[in-house]
Amino acid sequence: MSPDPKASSVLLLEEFLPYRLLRAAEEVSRRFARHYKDRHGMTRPEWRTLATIGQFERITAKEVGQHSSMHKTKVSRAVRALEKRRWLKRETDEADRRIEHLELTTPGRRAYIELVSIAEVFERDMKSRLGGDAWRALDHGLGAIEKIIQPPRR
Amino acid sequence: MSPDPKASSVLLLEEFLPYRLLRAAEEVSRRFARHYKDRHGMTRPEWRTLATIGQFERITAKEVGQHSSMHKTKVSRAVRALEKRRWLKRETDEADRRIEHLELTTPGRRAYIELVSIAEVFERDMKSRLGGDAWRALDHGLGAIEKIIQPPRR
DNA sequence: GTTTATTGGTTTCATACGTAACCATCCTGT
DNA sequence: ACAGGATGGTTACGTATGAAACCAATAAAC
Repeated sequence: MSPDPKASSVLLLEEFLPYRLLRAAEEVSRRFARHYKDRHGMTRPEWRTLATIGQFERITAKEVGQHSSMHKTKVSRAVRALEKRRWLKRETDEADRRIEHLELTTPGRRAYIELVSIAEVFERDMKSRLGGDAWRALDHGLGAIEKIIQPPRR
Repeated sequence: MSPDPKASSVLLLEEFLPYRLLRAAEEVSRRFARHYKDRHGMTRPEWRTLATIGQFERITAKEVGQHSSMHKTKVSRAVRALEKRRWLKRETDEADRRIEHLELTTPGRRAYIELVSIAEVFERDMKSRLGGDAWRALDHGLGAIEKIIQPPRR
């Protein structure tokens, strides 16, 4: 048998896309995390949950998980943490008492608005550092990945 | 004071780039992980370590960490795990006895080669699903991020 | 109308993680 | 030559994680 021309014997990790993607994502995430962690000591699951409830006004824990790609235990813990801060309230559904509807309280909404503006500043800054060209490329590439993996829930 | 036109009161999480990036990266990583996890029960730090040593032939733990963006405790644990499998051997540097040089053993190299081919298949498949256009866009976008964050170590 | 299965959400448990403390060795200044 | 850093690597410890078991409540099957 002759050697398979497609089989090379080295892999350059720094050029391997799954590695590059995760490394870039984690670093960007880490930088963004500094902002909300500094502000309120929030964790990522907490801020995702806050962002999702803020976006939908009234939503269940399960839907939060679907929308923000989080495991239900993460959501459960984040909801409890936000509740302890009195940033959200739960309301058991009358018709189906397994379901809890989540809503932000007034201080919760205030925190959410602050968070939104932090996120906007961060994103704007990131965009300007990357340049519109790279930004659009990234948007395009990520869109293609999202089409392949299960699409984001609305 | 009139309202700040730049301040909107909602954020669409599914369009927020740090979120999209991390979600895409974690999903791609998770899928790739299935391959090497199925094969040898390897963890991500272990496979990154294996990939890095394989790429450099002979390298120290610190350099592995720099090259593969891993915390030194992760590297330390991964090295121990690979050593237990007898996939790598350590050699204390004669001149500076704090330093350990890491090399793959014969079975380690065999596993590495297998890993490389798994990675190549995965990447090729991913590329074909995304399409060359999106693939190049992603490459471009990630390159720009890498230029901003501390550049990958060689 | 009782089983039986499913579902929303919580808890348990074993594992993975990073910070910080640590150990041994080497380097620096004096 | 020796005190005071650094440095490569490991360990200890508190926290975060997801799989699986679990608990109520509802829905389906019969």
